Amino acid sequence: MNSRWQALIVVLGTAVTCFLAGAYFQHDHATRQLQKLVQHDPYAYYVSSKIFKFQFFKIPQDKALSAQRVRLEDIMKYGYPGLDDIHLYSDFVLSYDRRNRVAHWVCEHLRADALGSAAITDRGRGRVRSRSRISYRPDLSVPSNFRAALADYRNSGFDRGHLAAAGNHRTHCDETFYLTNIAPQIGRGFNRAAWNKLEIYVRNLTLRYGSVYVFTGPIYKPKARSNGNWSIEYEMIGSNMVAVPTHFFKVLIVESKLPQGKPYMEAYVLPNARIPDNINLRDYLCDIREIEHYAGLQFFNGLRRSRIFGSNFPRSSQVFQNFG
DNA sequence: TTTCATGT
Repeated sequence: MNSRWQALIVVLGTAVTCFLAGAYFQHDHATRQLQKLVQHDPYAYYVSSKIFKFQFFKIPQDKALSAQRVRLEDIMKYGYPGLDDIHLYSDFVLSYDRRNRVAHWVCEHLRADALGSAAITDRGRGRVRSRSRISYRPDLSVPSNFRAALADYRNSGFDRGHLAAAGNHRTHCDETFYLTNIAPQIGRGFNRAAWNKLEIYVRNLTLRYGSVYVFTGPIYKPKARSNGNWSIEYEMIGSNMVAVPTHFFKVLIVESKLPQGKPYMEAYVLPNARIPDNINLRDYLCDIREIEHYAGLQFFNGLRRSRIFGSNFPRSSQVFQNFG
């Protein structure tokens, strides 16, 4: 009798232990799979916070993965302007436009400590060598029929212009050279002049205020037709037909160092064209609603911007004007 | 600081 009870207790104990162990390992496995999925699937990212709530056991998170998740949440702090074909990189997030073979938008979070001191002038010194070793390359995470190739840009007459600027990223600079982060830009008078000037301005803002969020992307601007309708015309380069945007935008959010300081927001739109050397960047300030209208994006999840941001608001925006 | 052209 006694020994039969003992045997029963041992059997039951073993069964319960095995069950708990099995449940634990299955839960551990499922959680890790979910953490991996979150890296590639924006939907999984959004629902993960709900799923992660149901934690029966305390499971140590994969350190590298959770660091990546923290970084992602940091970069996208002000929301996703769109959710089309999201690609995650170490230091920036990008939404890819398969039809045009150019990104919809790229988002970066720049910090003064990560930027270093080399960014203040437009004269390169020392660091140039590290960049010269990096080569442009197609992004294999895009299906080949939607992918831009090096040959598309060769002899096209256009520069391979960075959206997330190479100069913004010291440690993961190589990732900015994927063609997903590249768009055809007029070289002289734009990419190597006014656009570069804007990028330097953004880096200087970062060095001065410490923390700046940047959204960058293309615009394909419609023109008025004589019959009262509109039409869009833009070039495409190479056999993959990579679209040449008519304009590029940058939306900046400068975070204040003051304890109660509002973040400051401003937006720029520049035509992808030869721009005179002596321009004032302020002339290209733009109402963010125009960018949203033309690019089909929505910034800050549609929140009332005036409530959260101080901003530099142009009285009359240039986007509606025709640039020579 | 942006880039291009040429080759293996």
